[in-house]
Amino acid sequence: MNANIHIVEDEQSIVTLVEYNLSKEGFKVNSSTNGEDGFKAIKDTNPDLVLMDWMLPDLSGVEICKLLKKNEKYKNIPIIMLTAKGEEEDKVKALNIGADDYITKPFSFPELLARIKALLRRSKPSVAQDVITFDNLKIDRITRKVYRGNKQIDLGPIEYKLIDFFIKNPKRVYSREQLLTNVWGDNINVTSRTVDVHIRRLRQAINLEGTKDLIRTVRAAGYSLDN
Amino acid sequence: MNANIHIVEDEQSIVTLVEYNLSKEGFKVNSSTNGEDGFKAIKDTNPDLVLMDWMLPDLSGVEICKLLKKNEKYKNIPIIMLTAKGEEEDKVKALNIGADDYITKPFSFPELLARIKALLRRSKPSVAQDVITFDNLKIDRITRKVYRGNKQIDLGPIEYKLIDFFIKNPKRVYSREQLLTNVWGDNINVTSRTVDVHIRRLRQAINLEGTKDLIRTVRAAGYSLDN
DNA sequence: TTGTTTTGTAATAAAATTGTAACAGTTTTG
DNA sequence: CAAAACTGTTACAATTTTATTACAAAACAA
Repeated sequence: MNANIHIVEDEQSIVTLVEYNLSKEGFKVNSSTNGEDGFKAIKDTNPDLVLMDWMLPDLSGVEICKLLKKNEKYKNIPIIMLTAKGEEEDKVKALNIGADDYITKPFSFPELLARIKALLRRSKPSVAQDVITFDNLKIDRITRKVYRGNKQIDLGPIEYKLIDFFIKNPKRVYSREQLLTNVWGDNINVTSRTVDVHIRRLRQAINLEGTKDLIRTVRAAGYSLDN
Repeated sequence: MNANIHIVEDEQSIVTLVEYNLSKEGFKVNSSTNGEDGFKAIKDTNPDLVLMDWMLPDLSGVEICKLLKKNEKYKNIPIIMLTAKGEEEDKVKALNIGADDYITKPFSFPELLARIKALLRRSKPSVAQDVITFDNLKIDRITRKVYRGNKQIDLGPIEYKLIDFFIKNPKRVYSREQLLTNVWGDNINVTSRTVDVHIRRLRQAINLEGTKDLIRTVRAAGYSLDN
């Protein structure tokens, strides 16, 4: 997942929260805190998806949405409207003016993420791939199968999560602690040495006879997916 | 991101929270719980950014801020003031006494992080950048790889930290003691001659056949990254 | 429940890194 | 110039970090 997402929202707390979490998911995020700037920025940066507040200090989200959808060049950018009101009527209105989806505040981040992914899969399959490859390693997130070359590989749950996490940011080095929080989950009670063992298991699984090791050990730092 | 951040804050809960999260982000964090110590520590360690409480038991954050901003040597350290009051008036006051940003408690960590990153990007690009170059030497902090020209170079952990530290302030000369505290860490028990050996190793690694020596020895003073 | 898979840990082996000492070389100083 | 001060280089032992293995506990599926 490496799409560019633009947020137009005047509540700073929401912006930072969403920005932080989306970045962690591998998205490139930019934001504007008012309609004027937002509209300009969207035209400038041509993001893959826009997240926009319904109400904005100046130029409202509704207006921007209409403007964008009217323009041949920008009409294909998917737009998710954020709103405080949860009324069905607004939903209809939002979709009528061309918004592609609609989410009411407060929302949970996983829910937002799911909607973003769904939209991207529809509009930009290339950035929301269900099948990701790195070198000759292939991960199919739909069937949950992993291939090296064209040989299918069996992975345990943790190994799968590991490789799926690594492949989101190939070549990036992650510390054992980062891997623990991102793969095992927060406040889990596991030794950091455990990571070594699972790295070993992953290596054993994906590095077939005569292929190079795709996991790089960076001493005193951690591991990365690299070739 | 590998900036040094100093926190001056008397509420221990905030210190531990922020310290923990910033460390996880890759920052090096030190803290003081009163103004006296904080001021001294800042002058000693020369951090890349300071996070300071508005109110402190003894010497107030406001006072420290004024003192630092008055001093030519420290005036460029960006300061973020933390405060419980959320009044606009205080914001103006904070910025007037030279603080670079202002955040009200309680704050979310992502928000704090965003502000820290923004400030660092502005004031110290060399510590905020993920890929940084000096002459034809390139350090990629994400993949943790170092290149001379386009040849990748293998460095041990200390050599990597050394070059990463040098490149933050190119051409600046650091004494062996400074290098020890900044690269090895505080209260470590190592001879200062050890630095020589690691400098030697670093030189050997980055100065490829036919390239000039990027490490300058300054007699009776220390070493610097220079060309 | 029973059998299978997965998981975490501890123990040990292997590998890489580190610090030191000793000495050689170089520069400065008187 | 000679002595003193400082730096460069090397080899090696100690330490630290990572890899590997085996095994029991836990989770899961039949």
